[in-house]
Amino acid sequence: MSKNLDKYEPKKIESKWPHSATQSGASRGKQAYNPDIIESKWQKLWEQEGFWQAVDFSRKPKFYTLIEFPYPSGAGLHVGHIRSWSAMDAYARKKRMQGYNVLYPIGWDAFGLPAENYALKMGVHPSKIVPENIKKFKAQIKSLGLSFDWSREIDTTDSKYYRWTQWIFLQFFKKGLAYQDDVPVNWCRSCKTNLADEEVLADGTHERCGTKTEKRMQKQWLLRITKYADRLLADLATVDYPQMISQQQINWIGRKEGIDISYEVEGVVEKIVCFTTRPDTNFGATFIVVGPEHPFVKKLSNSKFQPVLDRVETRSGIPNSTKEQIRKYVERATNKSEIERIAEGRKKTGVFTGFYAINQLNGNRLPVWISDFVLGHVGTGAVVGVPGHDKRDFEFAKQFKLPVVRVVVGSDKDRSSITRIEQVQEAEGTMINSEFLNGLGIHEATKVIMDHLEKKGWGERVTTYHLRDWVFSRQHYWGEPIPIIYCRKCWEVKSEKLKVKSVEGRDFRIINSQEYAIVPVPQEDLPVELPYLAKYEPTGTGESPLALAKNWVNVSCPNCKGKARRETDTMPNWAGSNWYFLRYLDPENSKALAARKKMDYWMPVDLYQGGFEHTTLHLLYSRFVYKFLYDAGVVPTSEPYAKRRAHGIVLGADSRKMSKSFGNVVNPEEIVEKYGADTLRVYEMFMGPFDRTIAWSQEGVEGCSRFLRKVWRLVLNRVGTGSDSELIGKLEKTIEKVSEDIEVTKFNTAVAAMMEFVNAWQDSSKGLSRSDAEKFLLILAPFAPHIAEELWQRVKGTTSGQSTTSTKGSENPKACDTRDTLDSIHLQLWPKYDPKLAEANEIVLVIQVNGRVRDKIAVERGIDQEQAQKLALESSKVTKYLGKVKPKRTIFVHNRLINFVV
RNA sequence: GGCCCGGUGGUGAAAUUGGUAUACACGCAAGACUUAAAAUCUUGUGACAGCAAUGUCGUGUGGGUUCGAGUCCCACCCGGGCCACCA
Repeated sequence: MSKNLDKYEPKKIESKWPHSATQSGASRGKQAYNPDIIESKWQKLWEQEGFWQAVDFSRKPKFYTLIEFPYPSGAGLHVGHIRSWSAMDAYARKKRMQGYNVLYPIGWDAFGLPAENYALKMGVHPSKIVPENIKKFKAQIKSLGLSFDWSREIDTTDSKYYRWTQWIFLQFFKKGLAYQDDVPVNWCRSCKTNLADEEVLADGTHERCGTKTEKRMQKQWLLRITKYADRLLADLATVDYPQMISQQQINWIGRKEGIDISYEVEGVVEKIVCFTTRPDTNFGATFIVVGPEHPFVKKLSNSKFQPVLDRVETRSGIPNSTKEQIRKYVERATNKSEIERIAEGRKKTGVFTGFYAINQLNGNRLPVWISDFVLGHVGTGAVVGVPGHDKRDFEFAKQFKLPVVRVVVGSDKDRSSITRIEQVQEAEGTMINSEFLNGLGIHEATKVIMDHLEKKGWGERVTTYHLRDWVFSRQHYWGEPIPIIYCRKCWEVKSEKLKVKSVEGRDFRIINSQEYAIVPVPQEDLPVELPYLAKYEPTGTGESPLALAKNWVNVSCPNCKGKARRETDTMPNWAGSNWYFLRYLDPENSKALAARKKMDYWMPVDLYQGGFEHTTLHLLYSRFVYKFLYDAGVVPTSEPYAKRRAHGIVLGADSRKMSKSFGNVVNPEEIVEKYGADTLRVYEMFMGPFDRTIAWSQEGVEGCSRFLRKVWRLVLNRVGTGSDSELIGKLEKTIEKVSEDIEVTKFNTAVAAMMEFVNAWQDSSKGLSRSDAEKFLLILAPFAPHIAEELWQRVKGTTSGQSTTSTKGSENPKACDTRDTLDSIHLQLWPKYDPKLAEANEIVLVIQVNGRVRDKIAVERGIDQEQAQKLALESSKVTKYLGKVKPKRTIFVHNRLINFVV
């Protein structure tokens, strides 16, 4: 068969669209693929026609596709953005072609540290440089032909937008879920700000700048996310998230059911309460450890405790610590940062206080130690030491020669004596040395002992969480001002009326040792606009640079009209992204964050696509905020996102993170210039599984460029009157595969399937009919929208004006309701595949002997076992292996294989 | 230490979820077209043996279940991610 495509007679091209006619070189269809020209041409047209604008309240089924809106960085678009967006673009385009009313919006997440730091570096005010960056970003995005609905563009730094960010804050405040407290904050020396726990990496460094953070106490605004912990956990069952993401949120919330057990201290009226999740092992307790911050430690210097201390110091048995040793140890430990404590490794240190506590279960005396491995903010800040069944306790016991008692046996990992620490913990086992628990399994024993302790009044069941309240204030310029005003006069009036003891943070705030009432800005006074500050560098004093804007800070109190001052802290960069997906639904609304009717129509987001790095940040935060709004009756559903999918990172060609310092950054503009947007898009989808981290490959881009050029040649040269029947089957199969793969976000195999089909097309002698070629273009369209459109117009132009596909059928809705003036490929219906055509009449039947492939024969589809067996036994290759032996058993898999067992 | 992914050619990766392992792409080799280059096309490409037909081995390792295992079970090794002296 001939492979020389150029020998094919070019088709005469006439298009209804003047644009393509002028481009096609009038009558010649042979001209080379020139993405540069066709891409910008179609982008303009699509935008003019408003093809991608979603329609509120359309009768078509809605589909809300969401990508995480970008922070418009100065560096411009990253190829990683494109990987995620073009994949979701393919998804959105396919959904449109399937008759959905698709919303695929975009906007700008432009407040926050990165923007501020970039502005400082460039010496240009953020209010100036952010719009510049947005402009640059926008041009880059538009050159990719992504089908975003630009009519709904939003910007978190627009006061018409952040007015509602502030409004949400006020709702939290009114419900008592926004409050101020002195909290240990993570302080970044370099960025001169405090950070949320979620923004600090495991090694104690700031996720953005890599500086070691320090803990320091500061008055901060907090949002009570812990109140929603149980629902954030439970409702994960109602959404479709990748397991990895749900699991990570579960771990981060860290719900634990356990019990607080009280231990009386001998000789003084004092109790130490220890939290434990393993009360079943409590008969094995041999000591108690309190952290250096524990209240009991502070009391040791109290004179009441002295006589006891003096007495016990003379006791023998356990190496005693002197008062001086205790004081020194506590001082050293409390001065160490948490990071330093961890950095010292797991070698246990500690001092004995001289006191004993009583385990009321068995009357055992438990020496009370102080050690810095016990953390003040975890549990009750005190631990009951069960060295037989806890690794840290075991290490501590070994260090200070404390007794080790085993109370569980029979697990896989059990040994009669402990030789290695790893063998200490177990998941299953039976109780021993535990009186009434003996013989019970550990889980049963846990229940029994908890009931027992509660009944006796020695313990109280509690649930603890790893999640803590969200530190919501930043001492930075470039963020939403917190809409709060502090008023002296109001406090003077209010404090007299207050019957209950007032609480700082809840009722008043101390500024420069004076008490102020906390007055929320009235809703009608929103937005509290961010004032222009020429000097906006962080101060490093713990106060926001906004404090310098005297005219802005000093306001009259909305209550009493007296002299008052504004809160000067701003919100973290997550504030604007908490609810942005709601604003897309109604971006111009000045009465509410979005009209309820529109939210009713569009929510929840049907598919939300973003990075894994936001799992315990934005994704968790926004679920929390949304749930709060749901309780306030603002939004219609309890979860914002029905389905979440995450994409992998695109690394440099050297498999390292793309970075200027490595010189491995791929500039998407260059790729578009050289190969065209379609090639870039196809490559980024083809490069590998969507959720996997993959290194960039320039050769891979070439390959995809070759693919599109091949499509171009074939459509213009190998489209005739009839189709190769085998090829039709392949086409139907490809349609099926691509349809399914897009749905399950397997874009890489979808592209591979199309490549396979195109190869078959090239190899076939007969080629494709025009209508079959159109079908192929339809499934290509979501991946490479420009070339698909161009070829569609050219192929279609060869007929007498009527589109040949099913879209003209009267009962078929158009892909977009309002605009049907142009017969764009993107307004066609997604092709249905015909399973009958997809299945070839002939199949390859695999013949196995003892499960090993020995021969393959071509047989008719649907062959029965008897027939297959007969044919198979005729194969000489099979008889060679079977010999004269009669098969013991024959396994037949319909349309697949036959296996003889001898 | 906990939880979660993953390990398949020279490379990125496929495999209808227990039924032809390595689709698709890259790279490489040989060849065609061309004055030449680009572009395009053809053939080959898991390892070993063989001129070949073909055979044996082969999905991190070792066992197991099965007519049949990349896929399921048990034990282990290695790589990655998130969390973490979390009681």
